[in-house]
Order: sequence, then structure tokens, then C-alpha cells
Amino acid sequence: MIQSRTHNCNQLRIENVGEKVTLVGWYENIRRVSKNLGFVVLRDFYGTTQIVPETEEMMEKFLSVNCESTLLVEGEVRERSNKNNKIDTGDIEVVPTKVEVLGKCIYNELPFEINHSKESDENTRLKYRYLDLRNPEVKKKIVMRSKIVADLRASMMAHDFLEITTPILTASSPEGARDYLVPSRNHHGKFYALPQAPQQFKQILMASGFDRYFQIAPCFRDEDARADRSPGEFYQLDMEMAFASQEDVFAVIEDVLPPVFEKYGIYNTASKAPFKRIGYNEAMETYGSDKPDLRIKLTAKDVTSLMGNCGFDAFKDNEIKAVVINDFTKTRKEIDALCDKVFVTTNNKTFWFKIDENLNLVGGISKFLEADKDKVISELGLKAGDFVAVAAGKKRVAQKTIGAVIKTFGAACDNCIDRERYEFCWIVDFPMYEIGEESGEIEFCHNPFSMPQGGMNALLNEDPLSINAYQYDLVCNGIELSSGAVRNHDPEIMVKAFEIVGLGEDDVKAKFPAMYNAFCYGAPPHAGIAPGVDRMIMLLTGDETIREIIPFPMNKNAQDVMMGAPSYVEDRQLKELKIAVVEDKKEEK
RNA sequence: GGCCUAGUGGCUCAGUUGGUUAGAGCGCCGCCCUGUCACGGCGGAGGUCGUCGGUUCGAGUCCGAUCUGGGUCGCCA
Repeated sequence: MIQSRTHNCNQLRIENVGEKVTLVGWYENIRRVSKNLGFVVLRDFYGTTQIVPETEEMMEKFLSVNCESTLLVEGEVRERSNKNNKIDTGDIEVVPTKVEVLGKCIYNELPFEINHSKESDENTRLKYRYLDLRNPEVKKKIVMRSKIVADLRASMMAHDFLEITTPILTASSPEGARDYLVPSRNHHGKFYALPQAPQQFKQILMASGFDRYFQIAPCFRDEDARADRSPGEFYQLDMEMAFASQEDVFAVIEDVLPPVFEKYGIYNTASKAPFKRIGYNEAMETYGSDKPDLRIKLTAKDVTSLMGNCGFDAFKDNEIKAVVINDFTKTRKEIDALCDKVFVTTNNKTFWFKIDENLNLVGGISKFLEADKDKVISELGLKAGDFVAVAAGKKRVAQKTIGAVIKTFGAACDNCIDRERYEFCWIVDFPMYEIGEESGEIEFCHNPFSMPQGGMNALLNEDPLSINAYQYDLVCNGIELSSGAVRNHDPEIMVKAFEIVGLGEDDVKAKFPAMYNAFCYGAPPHAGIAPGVDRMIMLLTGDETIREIIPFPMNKNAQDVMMGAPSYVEDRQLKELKIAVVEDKKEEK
């Protein structure tokens, strides 16, 4: 039976002086001053407390134990002669009368120093994540994650949403990303799949008569990682509302998210309801992106007719977009670096010119525009000190390039961005259909679950490419937090929507049998959304890699280097599943 | 799969045009120090410079290949 602590390591104050206390925690370090005096830092989840051994015997006890062992220390609280205002317990110290080792650290040298773990190689941090997490700076993010999730959950419940869990082992979905598959033992040749999202289950819950559903839902997708995308698994604040419109969903999100962002975020200002709404086409034309960063005060202008015939080869037969930046002070070298950055993300060049103090066009492509100088200046409203970035290409390419220019240059020019805030917006009116780039055929633009605006009437009477869907994205500071939609709950409209892309009733039934069947028994109109929890937390903590806010993250190659996943399994397990045994297993490091 | 970038003691990094025995800080070990708090002082151990091959009298440095990490494009309804 372990003696229990009387206080934690962040609890003792000047009022406690004279008390006999018991503390437990990790032996962070010792500052040795002499044979019979030292200063020990004891750390637990809550903080640190200074322990002062002041006999030779007590010093030897501490010196015989490796740092990072766990200790129980009994002693008396004393006022410090030299106080330390950097820590909460800095007014006091504990003079030990008894020290007991609870858990030995058998190594006298660690893979990294706990309080500097963030500077260490990431794979080493992940392998020794339990040491990394002892660092208060690292642990703080996980604590914050817990609080944020708790607040989101409480807020959803206060809005009368019911938390319902949906299966983890389910059926493979024909749409979307690559599935994680789990072989079935009892049904040879068949597989479960881990859900990419609880999409069909939550819609079936609506057909089952639940009115407001939510879940902090684990989602699994076998796609490659990015800095803001952990491979394998992530969490969504998944929600769905029956008898609800787009407006109803917006109202809930606009009520739930801003208070959490203002409470926990590194910036304490967030957009108020209603968030700005931008049509998809307008967003692409004005911001060159369907996830604009509204903190950046730059917009794109179409200059195809203004510059198309200036004689510059790259402009010929292309759409041309421009963005004007006032009071531009970057050097040539800096401009090149920013343009390179744009090239990496778009594979397309950025052109530019500047306006000098005499209103001459200088640098970059200025000589091609010299002939139309006055027109360029008046149409773009240019003045001395302006910088103009120009992108050209087929419509989408030109838009995306100028969009990357806006984000790259906007983030680099302090006068173009009001950084310290959370700017939300809704991107609405996504097209229902598009012409596929590879196939050349008409395809669903986003997903086939969305209700076309105008319903059956639109599908029957309008040009499919002109039909918009009740499909929306939630964007914050240029990061896509979520997609959502008013769902297509009408089996007849669903079949018609599929007919337009050359599929029929049989295909609908084959792809989404359960959902289609459920909708044939009377479904409520419903709508929902699923903001990504991990990305929200990244925005709130200001971290640039998603691994900082996940307790046990995988590395870029979808490996858990701490647990050693994925791993080979015993031949016996494979035989039972009737899966071929791997003969040449590569030795793991 | 393409592109960019990094790999040098346990950790973080320096290492010039290719030239003696590869350096520093932190950590570790030993000694000293009665009020430290990034404690301080003195001394010490610890490196096949990711791997393989090549050029050269001579390679951490140059060339080629390869492995590993990170970023990015593809991918992510």
C-alpha cells in the first residue's frame, strides 16, 4: 500500500509553512551546492516543488537515484530565503525527512532532456512519447485538447444534441478515400472497413427518428500525410439535424464555435454570427481559393482583356489574374523566394512588376506593359510603391495561382494581414456537377449525398452544370475545417441525380443500400456538418504540425514508432484468416 | 510515385578551397563549492561523420547510388 500524497507539486503556498506534507512526483533534477546541501526539483502533473536536502545522508539518498525516477518525499514546509517568482510554489520549499523511490528510472541518460524535448528529432520524440509528454510544454497541448473537446461536447448538448456512437467495424464505402480494411475470420474473403466518416450512419439515425445527433467521431482514411493531416485517423465533431435547413446548421455552428475559439485560442477575437457567406464561384474569382484567409486584405482582379495582348508569351490565350499590394518593400531576393513558394504549391509561375515613385512600371514583366502603361495604372488604380503580382493559365490554374499568391504574399506582408484573429466564413453554392478533368464526362462535383438546389425540378429542367448544391464548407483563417450539406433524402431525386452522371437506381442501391432503403420508408429532410477537431485545435494552439496536438501521433509514413505499428503478426493469426503468410519479413530496427 | 530539404558523440549544432589527432554547448561520470533555481568551478569518458561505391597521395567536405526523417505535389467523396 502506497502512502498517499497530502498535496500535489503545485499546491503548497506560504500559508502551508510549518506543515508536515507528503509529495510524490518525478525527480526532475538536483542542483548540488555542497556535500550536505542541494536543491531538488520534484515535478508532477500539476507543477514543481523545491525539495531541500540539507544533511549529507539525505544528499546521498538523492544522489543514488537517477533523475526521472518517481519519488515519495515526506517533509516539512519552510519559507524560502530566496523566493522564486517564476513558479507558483516559489515562496516555499520542503525539507525532507523521508525519501522513497516509487519507480526507478534505470537509465542515467535520457534520449533527450525532458524540458527541451521539442527541440529534439521528431522520430525520437515519438518513440519516447511518454518522456516527451512529461515536458509541461508538450503536455499542455493535450490538456487543452481535452478541455476544448469537453466544451464542444457540453455546447452541443446544451443545443439539445444527443451523442450517439456509431460502429467502428463497418462496410467499405465505394466513394471517397482509400479504406482501412479488416479481414473477417468467419466470412472468408470478406472485409470490414473502418469508417471514413459516420456519414451513412448519421443519416440513417435521422431516418430512425433521432432529431439532433452529434459525436466526436473517429474517422479513418488511408491517405498520405501532410503537416495539417495526420495519416490514418482523425476526429470530427460530426453532427446532423432532422427537418433542418442550411440556415439551421449555420446557426448552431455560429453559436458553438466562436466562444470556444475566443476562450482557448491564441487569438482572442473570433468572427461573430452570422459568418460571411461567399459563393463558390465568387470565392474562386475574388480570392483564387475555396478556402480564403479573410484576415488577408488582398483580392484578385481579372486582367485578361487588359494584358492579354501585351505580347508576353505566357499570357497568350490564357486567363490572367492580378493582385495589387500597396506600400510594397520586399527586395528582389524576397520576391523570388515568395514566387518560388507559389510555384511549389501550384506548379505555375508568378509574374510581377512594381510602380516607382515617378509612376513608371519597373522590374519583372514591366517592359511588356509599357505601351499600355496609363491604362494599366488607371484600371488597377495603381499608385507609387505598389507591387502587382500576375498569374496566367487556363481559368482554374490562373485562379489557383493567384490564390496562392494572395496567401503567400499576404502572410509575408504585415500591412496586408490582421493576424491576431479568427476569421470564419462559409463557402456556399458549390456546383452539383462538373466535367471531370480526366474522363471529360459529367460527374458529381463534391458528393452525391447533397440536395440539388431546386430539387427535382432543377434536375429535370436545368443544365446540370448550372445547378448548385446545398453544399457548404466552413473555413477559418484559410483552413478548411469542414464540409457539410443539406442531404438528399428523397429516393426519387437521388435516382434522378445519379441518372445525370450516367448511373441508375441499381447503382444507388448497390452503393448505399442501407441508406437508400431507409429513405424509402419516409425520411426527414436533414442537414449536417463535421468540423475537424484536430485542425480546430491546431488553430487554437497555433501549432504548425498536427502531431503536437495528438496524444500518440503516427509519423508521416503512418507508423506508430512507439508501439511498432503496423507490425507483422503471428503466422497462426494469418492462417486463421486464410491470408498468405509473409516469408521474407524485413528485420525491424 | 515526383520535387525540395536534412542526416556529424545521448541531445542541439559548427566544421572554411579536399589537408595534422573532427570541435562547442547541453547531458553523463569524478572532484570542489552552505542558498541554488538554465547554479557555479576544475577534470574526464563518449564519434566506423546514415549506408554502399567512386574520384584523389589524401574525403565529414567532391561525384553517383541508396536508406531514413520532415515538407510539398499527386491523393484526401
